Amino acid sequence: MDAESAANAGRGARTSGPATPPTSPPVGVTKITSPNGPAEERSAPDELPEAAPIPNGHTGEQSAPDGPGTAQTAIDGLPEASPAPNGLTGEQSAPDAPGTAQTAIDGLAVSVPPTIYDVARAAGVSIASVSRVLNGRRNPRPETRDRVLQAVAELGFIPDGAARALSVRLKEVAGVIVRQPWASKTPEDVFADEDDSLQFPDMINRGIAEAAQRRGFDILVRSVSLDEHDPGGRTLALARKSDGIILHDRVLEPDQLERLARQIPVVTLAGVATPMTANVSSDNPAGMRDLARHLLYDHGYRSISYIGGHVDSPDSIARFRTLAAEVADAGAEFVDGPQWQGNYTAGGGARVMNNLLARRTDLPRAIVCANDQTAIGVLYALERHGISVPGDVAVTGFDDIPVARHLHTQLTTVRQRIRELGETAFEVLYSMINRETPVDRDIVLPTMLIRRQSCGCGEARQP
Amino acid sequence: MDAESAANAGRGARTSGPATPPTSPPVGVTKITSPNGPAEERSAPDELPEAAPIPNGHTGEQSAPDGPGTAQTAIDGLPEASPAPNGLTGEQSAPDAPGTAQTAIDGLAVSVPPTIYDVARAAGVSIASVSRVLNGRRNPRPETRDRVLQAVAELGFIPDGAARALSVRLKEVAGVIVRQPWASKTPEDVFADEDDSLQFPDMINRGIAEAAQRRGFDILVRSVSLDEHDPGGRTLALARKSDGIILHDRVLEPDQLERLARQIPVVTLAGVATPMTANVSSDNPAGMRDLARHLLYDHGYRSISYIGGHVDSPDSIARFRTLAAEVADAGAEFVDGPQWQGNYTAGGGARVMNNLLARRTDLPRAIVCANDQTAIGVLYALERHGISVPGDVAVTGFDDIPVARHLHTQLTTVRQRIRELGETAFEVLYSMINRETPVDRDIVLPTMLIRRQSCGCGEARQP
DNA sequence: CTGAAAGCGCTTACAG
DNA sequence: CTGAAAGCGCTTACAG
Repeated sequence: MDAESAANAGRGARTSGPATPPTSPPVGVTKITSPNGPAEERSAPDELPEAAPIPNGHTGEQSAPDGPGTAQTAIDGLPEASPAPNGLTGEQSAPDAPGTAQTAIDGLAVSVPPTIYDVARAAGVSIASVSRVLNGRRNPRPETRDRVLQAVAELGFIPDGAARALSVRLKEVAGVIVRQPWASKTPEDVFADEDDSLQFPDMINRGIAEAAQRRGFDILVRSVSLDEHDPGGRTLALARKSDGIILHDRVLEPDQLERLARQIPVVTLAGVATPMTANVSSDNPAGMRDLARHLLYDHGYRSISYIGGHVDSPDSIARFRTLAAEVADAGAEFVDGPQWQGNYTAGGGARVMNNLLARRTDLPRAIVCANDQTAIGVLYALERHGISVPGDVAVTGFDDIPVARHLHTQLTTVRQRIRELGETAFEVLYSMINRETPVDRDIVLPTMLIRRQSCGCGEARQP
Repeated sequence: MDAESAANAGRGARTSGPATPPTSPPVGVTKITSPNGPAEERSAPDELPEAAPIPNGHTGEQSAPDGPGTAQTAIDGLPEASPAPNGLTGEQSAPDAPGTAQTAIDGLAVSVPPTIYDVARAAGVSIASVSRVLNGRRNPRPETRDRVLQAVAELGFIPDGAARALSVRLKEVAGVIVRQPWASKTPEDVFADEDDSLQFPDMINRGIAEAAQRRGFDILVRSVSLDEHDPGGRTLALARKSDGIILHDRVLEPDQLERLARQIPVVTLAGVATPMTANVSSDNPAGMRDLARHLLYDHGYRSISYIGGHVDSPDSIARFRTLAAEVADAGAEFVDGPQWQGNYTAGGGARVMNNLLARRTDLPRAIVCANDQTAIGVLYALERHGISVPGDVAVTGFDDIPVARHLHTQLTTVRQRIRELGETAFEVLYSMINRETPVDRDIVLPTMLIRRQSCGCGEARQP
C-alpha cells in the first residue's frame, strides 16, 4: 500500500454525526493532499492489524445527546477490565450500530483511559491510597507508594481533571476574554494580515499565561467580537470552565460585569476597578502627557488630532482626555471630530486617513493614534498619498508593540509593560480565587515615551 | 475616602497562603501605583457596607490541601440556602480562623455560586427539569420552562463546567502544546522582543481557536521550552484538562507520543502521522522546491546554504532535504555544516551570521532560512556588517508571517496557509474526539512562493 | 498508614 | 412531561 492510498484509507468509512455542532461549517476536512511532494515526506504508517493495540478495551461510548447515537466501539478486549465499585455498565451500544471494532480498524482508536479504580486494583490498594501518593499527601508506606507508582506507569494513568476539579472545587483554569478586532475585516483589506498580527492583547495573554503557569494554572482564551449579539453569554459560557476571569479592554457592560463578578472572581484590564472587581492598567495619563508635551514643546507642533480606539474603550478615552487637556494648556489647536474615530486596528487607521484625504481636509501637524496598530494604518495611508512623515505630518502610536521599530518610518510611541500587565492581572486574580485580601485592587503600571522617527526625532527632517 | 487610601484599604488584612504554589515567585503584586496620573483615572469605588451584597451566603471554603487552611468566610446569609440532597455540610471553618466575614469586608468577595439545586428549589422543580430546559432536551412544559429560566436569571446561575464534563465525559476543551522558542533569550538579546512577537505558532493557534469555537470548544495552550526537563509530564498535565491534544512542531519523543496517544486523541502539526495520531502540515517539499528553483534558475545563484530550525524539527528537516536535493540537481554548491544550525528565532539567525562573519567565512550567494523569523535575524546581521541584500547575498524565509512584508528589505518567502493549518488540526482532532473515522489522517496543505525583494526580485539589483 | 464512604454538581436513562 | 436515583472520577475527613 503506497502512501497515497494509505492516506485515503479512512475514507468511505461510515462517519457518525458530531454531537450537536454549534455552528456547523461546511464540514469535511478534505484538503489538497500533497500534490507533488516526494512520497516519503508524507507517508502514513498503516500497519492495520497490530498497529492499534487496545490496552484495555471497554469503550465508554459518549453518545451524542441528540442525533442518532452512533456506536463505534473498539475491540472489546478485557470484559472485566473495569470492576469499578459503582457498577460500570459497559458500553451502551447504540441500537443502530451494526458493526463494532471500527475505531480500532482505522488505527486512530483511543481506548477509554484508565481510572483511579483501575490503578487501585492493579496496585492492590484502595483508591484513597492512589490519590494520596499521587498528590503527595501524608506520606504513604514506601511499598504502597512504589506499587501505586508502578501501576500508574503501566496503565499510563492520567487523573481526570474534571473529576478533580469537581472534588476540590478548583479547576486551575483562568478564563480570558479578548475583544476581537479582526472580526470585521473585509476580504480586500490590505491590513487583514497586519491586524491578524501580534496584537497588544496577545502579548498580554502571554504574560497571563506565564504567571498562570507558575501557579499550575492554564488559561482559556475566548474572543468576542465588537458586534457580538451576546458578549455576556459568551463570557458566562467561559466562566463555567474557569475559576476566575480576566477581561481585556471593555467587553462587558457595567451591569453584566457586576453579575459576572458576583459569581466568579473578575479582573479587568484597562477598565476601572469596581467594588466587586480588580483592575490593572497602564498609566495612560502619564504616558500621554509625556508624549503630548514632547510633540508640543520639543517639536513645537501647534495642531494635533487624535485617532481613537474603540469608542467605549477606557484606555482610549483616558488618552484622549489627557491629550486634549495638554493641547489646550499649550494653547495649541486640537483637531477633533467624529471623523477621527478609529477602532484600534491598522485598517481603521487607514480608513480614517483615506476619508480625510478624500475630502481634502487640511491635516494637523501631528496625528496621535490610540495605539500602534492604528498608527501603522495611518503611516500606510499617508505614504500612499505622498505625504511625508514626519516631514509633513508627525504620527505617533501607543503600546510599543514589536513591529513598531521595524516600520519603514520607525514609530514614536508610548511603551507599556505589556507582559507585566498580564502577569499582574493573573496574580491579582489568583489571590481573589484563593479568597485572599488583594494587595491592591487598582493597579497602575508606568509607561515610557519612546522617541523614534515618526514624530520627527532621530533623523534630520527631510522634506 | 480618596482614591489613594481606597486602593490600599485591603492592605494589612490577614493573607492566607495560596494552595501549594508550584514555583512560588517573589509573591506580592505590589506595583508602582500611578505616580502622577490624575486621581479620577484610577479611583476605586469602595462603598464597604452595602457594596458586597451576598446573594446567598454559604461559603464552600476550598481550604488549601496542605498548609494551614485559612478560612475567610463570607457573611453567612442564608443558613438553609442549600438543601442539597446529599447533605451539604456548610463551611468547614478552619480551626485557626478567628474572624469571618473578611472577604465581604474587602469588597472583592465572591459568594459561593448557586448550584442546580438552588435553581431547582427556587423554581419549584427537580434538578432534572432544570437540566433539561437548560440543555434543551425533550421539550418541557412552557410553564416549567419559564419558571426555571426565571430562577436561573435571578440567581445568575452558571452551570459548573467540571461537573458537566464529568457527567457527559466531555470537557469541550482542546489542549495545545507549543514549543517555546522565547525561553532561551538573553537580556541583551536585540531580538528578545522580536522573538516575543507573533510567531507562526501563534497564528496557528488562532486558527485552532477559531475552529474550536464553532464546535463549542475552547483551547488550553501550554508552552514547553526546548530544554524542558519533562515535556512529557507537562503534556500529560495538560491532557487531563482536555479532550484531545494538538502538538506543535515536535514536542514529544516518539515513545512519549505513543503513550499519550493511547490515552487521548492527538493531532500533530508538522510531525508525521502514526498509527495512533493524525498529522497536518504544509507541503514543505513543494514549497521548498519552488523556492529553490527560483533561486537556482530564475536568479542563477550557484551556491546556497540553509540555516535550519530546531535540529529535530520535521519541517526543518524536510525543507533541508528538498533544498539539498534541488541544489545538487542543479549542479550548484550546497554550503553546509554545523555552523548553519539555527533555532527558528531571529536571535538564532543573527547568531549564525555573526559567527560566520567573525570567522571571515565566504558567504554563499543565497541563504535560505528555515523560517521567516530566522531570516529577520539574518537580514539584521548582514545589514550591520554592511553586506547588501540581495546585492551581495540573497536571503529567503519560510512561512510568510505578517512582518515579512514590512521589513526594510521585504522578504521573499514561502507562504503557508497558517490559520488553515490550525483550523484543520482542530477539525481532525474533533472528529477523533467524537470517535469518528477521520477523513484523512495525514493532511498536507499547499504552499505558495512569495517573491519579494530579498531574493533579488522586485527592484533592480543594486550593488 | 490505610480503607470505606461521602460528596463535588451535573446529566440521563428509568419509571411513573 | 417530570422526578428519583444512579453515575461520572476524583479527594478527603473519618475511623480503624
